[in-house]
Amino acid sequence: MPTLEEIAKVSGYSRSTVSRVINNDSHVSEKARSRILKIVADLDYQPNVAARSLAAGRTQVIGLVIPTAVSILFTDPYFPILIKGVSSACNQHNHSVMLWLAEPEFERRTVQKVISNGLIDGVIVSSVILNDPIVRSLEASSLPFVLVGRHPNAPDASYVDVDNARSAEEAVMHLLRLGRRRVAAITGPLNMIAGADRYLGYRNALRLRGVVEDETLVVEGDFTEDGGYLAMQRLIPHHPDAVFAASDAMAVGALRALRDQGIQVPGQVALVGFDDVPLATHAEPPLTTVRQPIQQLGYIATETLIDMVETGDVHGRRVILPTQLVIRASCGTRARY
Amino acid sequence: MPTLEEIAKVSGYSRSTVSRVINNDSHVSEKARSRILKIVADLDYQPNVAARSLAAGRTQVIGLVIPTAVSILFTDPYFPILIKGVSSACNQHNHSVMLWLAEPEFERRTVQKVISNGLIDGVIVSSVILNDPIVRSLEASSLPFVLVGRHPNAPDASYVDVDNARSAEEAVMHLLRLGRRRVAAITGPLNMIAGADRYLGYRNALRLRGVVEDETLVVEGDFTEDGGYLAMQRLIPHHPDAVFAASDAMAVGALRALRDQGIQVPGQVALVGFDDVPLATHAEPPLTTVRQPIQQLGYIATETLIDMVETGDVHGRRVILPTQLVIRASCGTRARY
DNA sequence: CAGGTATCTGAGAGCGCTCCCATTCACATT
DNA sequence: AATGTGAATGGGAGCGCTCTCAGATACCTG
Repeated sequence: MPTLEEIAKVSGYSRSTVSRVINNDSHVSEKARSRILKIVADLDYQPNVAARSLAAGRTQVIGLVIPTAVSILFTDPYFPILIKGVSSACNQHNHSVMLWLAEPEFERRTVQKVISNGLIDGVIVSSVILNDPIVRSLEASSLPFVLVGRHPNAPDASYVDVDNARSAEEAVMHLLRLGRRRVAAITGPLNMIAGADRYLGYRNALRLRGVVEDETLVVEGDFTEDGGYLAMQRLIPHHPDAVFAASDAMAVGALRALRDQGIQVPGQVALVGFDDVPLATHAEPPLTTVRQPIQQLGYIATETLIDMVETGDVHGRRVILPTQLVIRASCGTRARY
Repeated sequence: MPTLEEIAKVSGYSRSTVSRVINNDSHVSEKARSRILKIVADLDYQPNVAARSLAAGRTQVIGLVIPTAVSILFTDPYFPILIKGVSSACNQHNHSVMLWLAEPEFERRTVQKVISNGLIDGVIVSSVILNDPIVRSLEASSLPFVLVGRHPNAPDASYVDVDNARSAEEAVMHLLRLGRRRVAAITGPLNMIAGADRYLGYRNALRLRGVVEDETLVVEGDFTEDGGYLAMQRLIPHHPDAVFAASDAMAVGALRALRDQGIQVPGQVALVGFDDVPLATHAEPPLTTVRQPIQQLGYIATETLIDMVETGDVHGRRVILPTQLVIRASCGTRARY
């Protein structure tokens, strides 16, 4: 593995000049640049990231943290897709990703490591729990970071998100417009902002249509399929005629619970999910759901972070991406009873 | 962020002694060790990985590469689970993971970067295509690596795998023993060793039972659900009474195709998958499948790699983990026509 | 053609750590 | 008391790079 020094020796230029070429500094003659670039290509030279990191304080590496409780959900297709978005942006911008799935027993150490190992230029944190200490630690550190999903307790933090409340409201509104009266909700964990916001949207829709909220029609889920199944089992005795599930995984679980009870979807109960992961298309019946651009969320979070690092401009940035209600069979067209 | 130097100053010991404590070197007095450890804890000191890397040539970081064609399958639950295993082993051993999803257009650069950025101690490569140049590049480099899934063209490489051929054979054997005669196969990509081996197992089972292979009953899939759907559509005209799908995702796709045609499972067609991802349990009917310990595969690959790095003993190691045929409803009990 | 200016280049320090080697010290041995 | 031994410690070099600063060269201007 050649070093800068060797490239310098072979090219006849100094280490400094070679370094300038590598880093695309403009103060280099065309002659030197092309000569050095050729040698770099010939010898397959790759700068040593560790050395660069030490000397310059930048590494072209970003961290992606998926905290504690959430890593349990890792079989939810949401995360692979998010990761893909992050990775894709990194490839595009010639960066690399370090991935941390924080397991509870290593959490404190993980956070410390992420922040102060000197290896990463910044970090993306996804799906934090509302009172998760990681955000405070991050704020206290000087490491640039971007959240995927807003965080009300961190008003200055940068984030990329969708308008969860508005999207949920729209979905529930759709059920109400179709004539459903007893619309239940299987919420996400209410200590996650996405869970809380989607629940808020559900309530807003009811209020807008003058429907009084019935507490027996709201069950907190955990975003997983099994959680959706259990939640639906608890809802069935209260005879909802529609269900808004705050994730597709939970909607599919609910679907299973309904089928097990011989309840027809959408005939007796209309169902709407959230996310539009591939699962939703393949469900039987296909799921009406709110499409959120998960991969793009990851991509844009990454680009935002890289820009923050490069410009040094770390002020809070917010990006809200649009969602779309995708209407398939599971919500039916008109109530039938 | 405190440095070694600062810990040294505060503790009254030298940089060297502090370094020894940090690295668990035995030549340190108990007094020095405890005193220094206390200060380290108080100041929340974390060694700078970049500096350590430069000085020692080790980083406690490993790479995880999911190559080209495969990253398309990233919604397959296989990869998240594998990643979780890798990440978990890393947490346990105080390492970190760098993740590369090689996208076609960045492939060459990615491989170069992985090998020579000096940032990682070793790399785990999953699901390589048979003629993928990455393995040759890795062999030519001095970077320790472990494959998840054996690679016949790299006889000296270390790998962790299951016995795909034997497991597939067992699954198909089960179908034959239940009296099925026209057992079809939806294979994985045959340029991936797992795809080829499982197909081999299918053929072995037929041969052992004296069944002549019928080419019209074999369709190559791509491990995805949609691929399984399409493959099944092509098989239906040839009237199989059983199907061995080389992945659960494909099995679920096949199930959907069968349902769309009104064909009963397992009544008319018995179905067996491979992997035992959560999907399999939730399918309707639940899928009989070969359970492979995906998370453990990742975990053990990681431990193997870390051991190779630490001991410097890079000779080829092979670990074969056991599988288990999990019998659920989709294979039926006796053929009914 | 002297002086100024812009452009390109090289030398040197130093990022935070590890590792080799030399030194010190306590203790056992003669 | 002199010597040997081993363990504990400190000093210094250097890993490969970037960045500041100063020097060299070329070019312009009056």
